[in-house]
Amino acid sequence: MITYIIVKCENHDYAKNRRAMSNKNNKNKAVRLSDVAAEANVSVITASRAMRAPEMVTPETRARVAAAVSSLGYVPNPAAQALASARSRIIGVVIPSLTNQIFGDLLSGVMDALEGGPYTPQFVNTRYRLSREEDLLRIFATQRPAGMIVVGIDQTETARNLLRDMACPVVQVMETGSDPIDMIVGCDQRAAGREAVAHLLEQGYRNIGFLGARMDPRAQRRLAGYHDALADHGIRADANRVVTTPQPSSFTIGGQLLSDLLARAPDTDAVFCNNDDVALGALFECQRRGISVPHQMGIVGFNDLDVVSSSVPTITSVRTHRYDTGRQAVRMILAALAGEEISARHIDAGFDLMARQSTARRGPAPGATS
Amino acid sequence: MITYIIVKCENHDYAKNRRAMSNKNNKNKAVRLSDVAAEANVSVITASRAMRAPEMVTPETRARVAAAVSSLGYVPNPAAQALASARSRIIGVVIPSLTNQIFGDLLSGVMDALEGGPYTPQFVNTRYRLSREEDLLRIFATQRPAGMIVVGIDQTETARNLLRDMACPVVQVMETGSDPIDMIVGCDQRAAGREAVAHLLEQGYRNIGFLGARMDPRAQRRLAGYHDALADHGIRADANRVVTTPQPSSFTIGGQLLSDLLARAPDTDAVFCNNDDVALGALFECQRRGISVPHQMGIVGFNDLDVVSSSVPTITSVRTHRYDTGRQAVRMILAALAGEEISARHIDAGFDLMARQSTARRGPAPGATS
DNA sequence: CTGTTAGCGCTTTCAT
DNA sequence: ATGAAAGCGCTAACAG
Repeated sequence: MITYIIVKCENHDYAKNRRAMSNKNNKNKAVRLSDVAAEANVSVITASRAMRAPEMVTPETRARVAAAVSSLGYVPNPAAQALASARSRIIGVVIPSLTNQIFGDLLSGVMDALEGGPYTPQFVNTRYRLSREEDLLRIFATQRPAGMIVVGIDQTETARNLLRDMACPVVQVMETGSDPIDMIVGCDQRAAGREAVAHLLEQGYRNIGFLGARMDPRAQRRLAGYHDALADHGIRADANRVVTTPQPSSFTIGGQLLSDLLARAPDTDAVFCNNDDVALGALFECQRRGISVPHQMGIVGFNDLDVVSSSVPTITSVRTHRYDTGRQAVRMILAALAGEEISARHIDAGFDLMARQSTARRGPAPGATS
Repeated sequence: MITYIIVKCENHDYAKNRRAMSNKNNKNKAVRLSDVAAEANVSVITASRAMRAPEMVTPETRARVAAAVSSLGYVPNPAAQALASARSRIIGVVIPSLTNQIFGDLLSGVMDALEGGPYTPQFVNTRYRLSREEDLLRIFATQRPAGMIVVGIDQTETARNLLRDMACPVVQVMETGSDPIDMIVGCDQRAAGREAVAHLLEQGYRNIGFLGARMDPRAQRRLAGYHDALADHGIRADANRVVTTPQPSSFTIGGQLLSDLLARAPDTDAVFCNNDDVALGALFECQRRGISVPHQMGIVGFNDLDVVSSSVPTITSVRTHRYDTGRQAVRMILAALAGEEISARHIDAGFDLMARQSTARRGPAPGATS
């Protein structure tokens, strides 16, 4: 299917270019702190202090250094800084996947909050494997990161120790929990699942199923919330109505899961889906089968991606604040690095049930707008 | 909407922890190359060579060093390596956005291809701003990256010079072009747009519109391809049928764009959409208005996201190989760094028109599976 | 408030 | 094939 067409061939020698550049009148030689110091007529350490701790030098020297910095176009060498101080400016971010939109949202929040500051995020991908998470943390440890952000609370004991040994602020994100490594921001996945299913019960649905792909720890907690809600209403859970797969979630898999569910329990009248991908896939499957949503089948998704508020019908979902969680995690780390008193080490970012047409069995359907 | 609940308050002193650790019997002190050398009874430089250039030392010393490395658990310090060699192990990746799924796919390919090797990707986000791209490249320059991957071919001249001055392999991705900075892998966006619209013409549609959100350079080229195809068939383009917005693309905006188009040109019988988000949004809008797809309206998307092959009807789209492009870009960089002869500096990753139900006006509709 | 002196852990260069 | 010496550019620790 993929075709590679060779259009042009010619080889470069990067090392040669580099050499050529260095020889050419030092033209491309990096400006060092000592150059700035010479220009400003101060010692190297004074120049350094003028930038890192302005209040420790006189305003006059500060200005001279600033002038030298901008006239020479000085930019510090991060490798030298890291080596000398045994601390890098890197904020490590450990996520389980990049192909899921929700992690993109989280990363956007992290990036935006870090923008303009001296710290740089570095993302790694565990692919949902705990052993890989440990390996990645060991690599991060050698970098002496300024801070760490990790998804979830299900790290192995080894991973927790690695994080603690980094002796830097650590924020766990996307969940809440009573025993965080250091700080935590996210939402209570189980409570959110419970509320989603409670909503279906309020709407009069009774034979409620659960569709789950991937079934990572957060999906497991949402499933626990599903059982909580049924128990709250004195409904006995039917194992046939819980259909899961270890495969990654996708729109396509949502349709398959619904088919499986209907084969096992044809009288199912509503489904709580692991996430919006699955929910939309389930909606499409209903359309294919001529099952009317919300009348014959109620559907609730999770995450409130943009797509569920524009589909026909719009899909009820639980909004989670992923972008904001990313920003908040960074703010917590920056505050800790600045030595500020951290008032909130454990933040519940909350969630919001967005009731829409896909569950509006009784009463007038909410409008198409979220 | 968002609630922050303070659950627990207590402050840590990371610096104190760090100090405590260092004092405790050197327990947590990093293993250095000199420790390995001492253990293996060789000089520091020999130990270094045993790892970086095994063929330069006797197999016997190589084995001794290897034993020392694993018994001590040595991991090199990247900051020291970067400082001494004036080269980091960082591969810089400059993308315009993280909230668009297609860049997530690209990053996945990059990450996967880099996995296990000594190089680390570092992602930055320009938010589609050329000035920000320049700033980010200046920051990368101080890191002496091992390689660079940048999206697109529309860098400013300043940005191109910054990239050249890094004297490292540079790969432009997602497009083709005759004047790349160094290497390039991607597809011909204009040709892809042309083929998409040619397909609509073949299916008998004549009043074909274009819906575009964001309108970044790649979207502009796809629009050029739209005009190409119309010209090929001797159809005069109608400016009223080209509806675009600078807003970011989303499912919701797709519906709005279609509404705008129908207000301006009610006799439109098909749309080529900038991307699949817009296409699906347009499909939903058709469903809301009772417009039958593909009979009254043909729809073609772009990128072939998972969702368009499971929707009802399934949506015709142009598959682009984003994950593979990311892998390929990394392979090109690694080959260049290894000093290999690069046979293909310009790779066309191609595209595939995936004809589906949303354009099956004549003949039997293709099945729901892609 | 400012300066001096030592490194950080590795690679480079030049010897042997 | 191996080694000794000299930094890379910055910051920490201590003096003044």
